[in-house]
Amino acid sequence: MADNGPPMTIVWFRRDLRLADHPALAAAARAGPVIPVFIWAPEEDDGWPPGSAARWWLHHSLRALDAGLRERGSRLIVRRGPSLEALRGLARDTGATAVAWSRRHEPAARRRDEAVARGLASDGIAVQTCNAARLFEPGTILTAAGRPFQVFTPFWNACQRAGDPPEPLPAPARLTAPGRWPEILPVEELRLEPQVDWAAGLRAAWTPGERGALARLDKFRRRGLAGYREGRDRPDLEGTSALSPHLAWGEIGPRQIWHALRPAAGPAQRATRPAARRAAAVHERAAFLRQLGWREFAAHLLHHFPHTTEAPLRPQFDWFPWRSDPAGLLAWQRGRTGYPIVDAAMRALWRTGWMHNRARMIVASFLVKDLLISWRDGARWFWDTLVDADLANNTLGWQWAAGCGADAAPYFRIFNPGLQGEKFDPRGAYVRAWVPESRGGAIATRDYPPPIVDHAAARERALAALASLRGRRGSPPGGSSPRGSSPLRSSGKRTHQPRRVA
DNA sequence: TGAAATGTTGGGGCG
DNA sequence: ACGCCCCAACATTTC
Repeated sequence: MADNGPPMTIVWFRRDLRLADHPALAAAARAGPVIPVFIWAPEEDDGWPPGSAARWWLHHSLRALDAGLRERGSRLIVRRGPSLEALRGLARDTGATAVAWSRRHEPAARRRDEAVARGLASDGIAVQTCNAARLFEPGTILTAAGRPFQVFTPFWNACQRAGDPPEPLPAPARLTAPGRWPEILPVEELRLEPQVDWAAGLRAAWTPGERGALARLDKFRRRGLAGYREGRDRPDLEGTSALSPHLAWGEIGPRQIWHALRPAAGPAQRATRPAARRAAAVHERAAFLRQLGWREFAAHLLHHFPHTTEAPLRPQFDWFPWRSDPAGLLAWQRGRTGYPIVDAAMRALWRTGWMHNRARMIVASFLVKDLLISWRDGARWFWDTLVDADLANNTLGWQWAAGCGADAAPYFRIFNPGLQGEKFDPRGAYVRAWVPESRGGAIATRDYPPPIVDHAAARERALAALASLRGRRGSPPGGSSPRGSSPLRSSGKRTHQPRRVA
């Protein structure tokens, strides 16, 4: 492979499906010809392969990435795993002498990437990896004592003391193609799209791809940011950026968002905007960036505590008396609990692949506290149905809601679905949009079920379950489920019904 | 990034 | 006029 031309680099795309702010791509493009590749290897995600909704998104995002590459004189090679074999084969076929990628931070992906890097190095292939997915490299933000933060606010303060993340890189204007393109698998052959077309609601709601991501950011800057602190808790309004699926697939990076929201603005704007409005804008921006902070926090926590995808961070919760209640779980999944705000949110998720953050807290509290069904069942359902499914965020969110994770709500903080609805959907517009048959109050109609549990009684039951944990520590009774090993993984079974028949 | 129960206070109705 | 009581409003505590 010692030829004299400029080095040809394989750029291995994974969850960084963009051309801008992509350090590995930028470096490869500067050096010489680029071979962009995506490798489908869901079995390497160790029990957390992309779910149904995520696969739909991925299909369209890969097509968008290919289109973007073609505009720059290149294209996307698609292959199947195992990843190391695919990369070796591609290097052999093309004469590429280097492979570059953006690091993934999930435990299984990290182990896989390290093995791939070792394998390639033993072939004499140069490997370069970059951080494109998070503002700060997971593992680098630590307390004065050198330990990981377990509470959000001090973590975020430490991030801000760490200084601005680097400015985002522009997309390469042009990519040099290899002399000859190797064999390319059509994206359709990965069969990422559902066989039975349930994705109409997803199509109506989303535009996967980098262009869609940038359009969404631009719209949010112009129309969403000003009222963010007010609107962010209102599922009945479009008060959030809805960038989460684009972030999950890396169609936009957090550094791009961070810098797009900096107060930089032109001198004209600075001169004309009254000081008070400017000060308000600073707070809106900080409130929004704080949400990016939670995303950082999640990745950093998963880095330090990789077992938390399967086990509670706070070990006394190994004893928590979760109920087995398949009928309750199904009612929750299908949006038929008899609590309108819960059902609205679950139906919105099913239909659009997305749920408002406030609604996520409400439905999570309901599953975990009113139904006493394990957060792991909730996490699995979200994993299959969310277009923005992200292992770190999902793990943090569910453990937070269950009270068994970092910076967790004390267990006794139990949401009252009725009050939450009054506060955050005050006109009932969200409920009407998704549960038209519920007719306001808690009165069951012919088509709408009565509440599957009485909230007041369920609350007492949950508090009693909490009381049973007092003074506990260590591993669960019976010792059948050692921390860090996953029954799901070993049996290959899922804890819930598959989303739809394929 | 709760909610409910319990405690405190102060204004006003009324004997 | 005065004090008692009621209770809304707010604060604190508890789960």
